Amino acid sequence: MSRTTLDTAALAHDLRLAVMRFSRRLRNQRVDTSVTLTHLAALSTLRQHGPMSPGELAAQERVQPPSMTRVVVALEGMGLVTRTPHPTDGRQVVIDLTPAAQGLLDEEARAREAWLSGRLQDLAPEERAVLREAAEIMEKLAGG
Amino acid sequence: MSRTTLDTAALAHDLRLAVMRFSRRLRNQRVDTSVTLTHLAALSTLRQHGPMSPGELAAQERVQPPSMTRVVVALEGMGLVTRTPHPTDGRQVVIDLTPAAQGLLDEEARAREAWLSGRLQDLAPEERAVLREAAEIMEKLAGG
DNA sequence: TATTGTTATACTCTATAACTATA
DNA sequence: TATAGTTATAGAGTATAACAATA
Repeated sequence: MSRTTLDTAALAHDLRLAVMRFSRRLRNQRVDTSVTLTHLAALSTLRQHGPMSPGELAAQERVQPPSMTRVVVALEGMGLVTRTPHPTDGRQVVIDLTPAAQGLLDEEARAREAWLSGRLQDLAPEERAVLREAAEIMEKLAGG
Repeated sequence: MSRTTLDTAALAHDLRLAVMRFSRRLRNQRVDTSVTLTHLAALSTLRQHGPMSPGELAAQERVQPPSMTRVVVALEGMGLVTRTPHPTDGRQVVIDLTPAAQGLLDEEARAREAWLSGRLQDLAPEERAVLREAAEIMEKLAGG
């Protein structure tokens, strides 16, 4: 086995542990328990990319359609998204944010990410640059 | 709000989404369903740091003690760890890997991380270097 | 009284399989 | 038949609260 292959295996191992621990920390950091991190991620994606079908949303978030159905049902119950029939395709549904969700996202951007933002502020600028690049690479890895 | 603060907030947002999607992808990548990713992470930590108490293991993995109890009970049932009384403190228990676990970890290092290793091999060397640094930074963020 | 670990309980997150409705 | 979405069901993962044993 080549040196590069060995290094890559070690990186895979360390990266996996780091991502698991970091994501646990992020989940547990929640203060407002009404909207979960999964819900918030779906809302963020809707704001970023605009209205879309449940299937598209599931693909964006890398979950299966039934999982997204549950999220959407919960969000609709909280008045954070609307479900409207697709104009031409009767099978499809269009999910969109309500004004309440917009306000919630603005609030979350300040409150909920406060912990992470605070931690990031304590890092060196070069470290933030590394994470900025790493976020893009991880999205790429999650995607393909 | 300063430019740096705005950038940090945006980084917090993007990093959170990237880590969530990436960790979902990692969890779903499992082929061998007998040992879960959570179990594997605990075993990896034991191999890396040696025998320790359930409480220490929970702290390492950033979970609460009852959560680790469940993991340890499952692993013991599979013959992958042993629970022995602490020599001097009757309250404590020492968790250690069995030879079966050592073999499993060796196998997993090849098989289970195959997907991630393969994806990492496809990256540019500079991208791997970024992830190597990012893994350390995320561990630091998860820790404090 | 403080610490370690466990039990009891419940909730979140996610999946697969089966079903319905529309194309 | 194929696609989009949902319902039904189940399992993994994790938490908080209460308890037991030991220091």
